[in-house]
Amino acid sequence: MATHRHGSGASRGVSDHARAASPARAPSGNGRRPTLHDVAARAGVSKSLVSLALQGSTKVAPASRDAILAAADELGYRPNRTASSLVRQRTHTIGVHILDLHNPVFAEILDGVHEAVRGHGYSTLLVTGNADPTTERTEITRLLESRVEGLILIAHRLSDEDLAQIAAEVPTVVVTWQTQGIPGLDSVSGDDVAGAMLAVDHLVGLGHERIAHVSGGDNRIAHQRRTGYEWAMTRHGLEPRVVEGAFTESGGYTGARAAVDAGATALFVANDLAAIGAMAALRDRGLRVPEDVSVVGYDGMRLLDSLDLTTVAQPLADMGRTAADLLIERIGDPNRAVVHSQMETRILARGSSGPVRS
Amino acid sequence: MATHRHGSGASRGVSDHARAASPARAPSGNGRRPTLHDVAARAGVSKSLVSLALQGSTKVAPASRDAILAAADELGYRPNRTASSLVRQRTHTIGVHILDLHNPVFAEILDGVHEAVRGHGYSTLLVTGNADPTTERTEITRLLESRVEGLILIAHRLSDEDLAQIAAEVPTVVVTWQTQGIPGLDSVSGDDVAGAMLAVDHLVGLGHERIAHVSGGDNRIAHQRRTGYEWAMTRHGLEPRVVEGAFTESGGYTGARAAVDAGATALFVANDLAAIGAMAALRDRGLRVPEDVSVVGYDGMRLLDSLDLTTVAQPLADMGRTAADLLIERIGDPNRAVVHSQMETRILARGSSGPVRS
DNA sequence: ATGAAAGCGCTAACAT
DNA sequence: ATGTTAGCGCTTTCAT
Repeated sequence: MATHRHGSGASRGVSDHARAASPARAPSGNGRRPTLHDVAARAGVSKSLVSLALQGSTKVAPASRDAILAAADELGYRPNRTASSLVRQRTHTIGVHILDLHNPVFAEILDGVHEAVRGHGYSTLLVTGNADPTTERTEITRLLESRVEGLILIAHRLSDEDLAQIAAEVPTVVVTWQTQGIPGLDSVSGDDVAGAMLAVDHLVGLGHERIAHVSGGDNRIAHQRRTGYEWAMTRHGLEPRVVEGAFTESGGYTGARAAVDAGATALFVANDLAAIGAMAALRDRGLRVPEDVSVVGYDGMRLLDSLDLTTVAQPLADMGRTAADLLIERIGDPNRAVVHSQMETRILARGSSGPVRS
Repeated sequence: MATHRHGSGASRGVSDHARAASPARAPSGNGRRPTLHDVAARAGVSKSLVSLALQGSTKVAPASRDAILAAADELGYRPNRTASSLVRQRTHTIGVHILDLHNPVFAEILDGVHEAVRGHGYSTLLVTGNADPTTERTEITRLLESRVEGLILIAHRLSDEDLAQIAAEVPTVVVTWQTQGIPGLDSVSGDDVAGAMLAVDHLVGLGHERIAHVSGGDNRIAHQRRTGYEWAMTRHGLEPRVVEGAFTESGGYTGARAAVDAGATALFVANDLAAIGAMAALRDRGLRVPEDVSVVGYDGMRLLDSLDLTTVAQPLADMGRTAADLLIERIGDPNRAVVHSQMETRILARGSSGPVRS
């Protein structure tokens, strides 16, 4: 597995473009941004009328409306959201926390979230904790202080206690795993235990017996996928072989190496990203896929289409959409019963899994 | 190239957990969130003292401080950022627009941005236009209305005019490409022309002559990479062969297929994502890499380590860090000269490129 | 159709 | 060390 470093040598070309003194439609030289007051003064009307006009009210005379719009335009007026949220007591914004921007899976879930959220007239504030619990708490706190009207957590590392506190404070839905027993907290997830069993069934169907599992580390999802694997193996009368890995390429790489060195003919890897790492490990060991070793991933991210990797697929965008819908529902009715939506999971057989070699 | 659809059938399990009436430390039943006023009342002091205490001022008597902190805690007080930004006239927030969350390249740039921005005591507001110009404008407008103190555009689809207007309004830096001649607008980019030439030189060095370029479509970056390719080919006395593609896997897939059908022995693909698609096309055509066809990508995203793809690498996180540093600098001094920082670009030779077959 | 006035939750002089 | 006061920029009654 090649790695590389960049020197940070860079040319810094300084051009002679200083900032223009007063570009078209920019705030007048004084530095302060124009406010409603300024627009009103320039249009020769009152603040309230400007406010009405800008909201497109019909009870504003066409003449004043035009004057106001012109004045606003000339001044480069930009409404101040912080001020208006303050007085309206609404932000029309929902906060989204994403565990890890590097995993394309989350981007696909986010697509669904965005679509639904925008459809309901809300906008989103997106933050990430970079998989670091402290940063995560800080960022979510910031969302709360910004008075988002709801929260979608696309995976997280919060304790149940933190989660309960947050859910008590603002409508919240967790995507990716189910957190039972927390009041008011909805969730959208796949069935990870069942999904893992699908993977094993698929490999057993191809004649494999020495099926190893490269785990996803020490977290709830990883545990569930591991449990499903163990159950399925046992049910087929096979001996589970788990090697420790992680939800990352390097986790898959090391795990896969250990697994094949121990004689596995098939790998069920905890997620797609790790499966890509596993493929790299096999390549570096001189093993062919699927002739020598079969590989199955988990998640169903679109990138895998190109990589021809068999995987346990979840309807990612649908999960995001559902989460957003549930959230909007709960914002409308904070007391409605908790919903745990479980999405359909299926095996997507592709080129990385094949019959066991004889 | 396999594709799939999910049914959106899902079980919706409704549990009986209604939202608890009044969880620990939650706002008192009335629904309104507690304010400074409430905390003050409960602690038996004035609003201002609470404000001071919460900011950790030293001029608050320890006794009152404790009482205030206790009251705030009991009430589940959460400061209201919109209110405080309004009066302070500062948000300590910088807005980041990202072109496409699905391309891991942007996540890597973002890592650098986050690191530097947090190091300077700012936080970020992240939005994406999903590569749609209209959504992009809407989202950036929202950032401006939220009064971010600066803007980082990690690729965008804005016109020069829009860009100029935005840059005149708030300190802005563009990452990924250079936009010359816009007052006050800094940029951080690689040298895409030179980078493309590196790719060609590399392939020529391996003996290739029928080197095709799978383009990235109709945008500035794609044009530059294409130009670099054409220059280099001409310089080597070779005939440029460009097939149209896009900065996506499917763009790479179709482009690569056309290119090899036309007899190319090597492909220089416009970016890494497209290169992954190109690899899929070759696989589907029964061609081996690099024995039959060599492939070179562009960007240097980490995922390529695992995929063993040769690429023209840019120091992505460094670019993000630099952008953030430049932005903070300009926030401090809006009139300092414009900077175009150009980062070092290098070829990373890996397993997807090899000697031409004889 | 338009304006005056009150106030959203907070901070920052300015008193005391 | 603590309280009083005056806004920040906006929306929204309520008059006119």
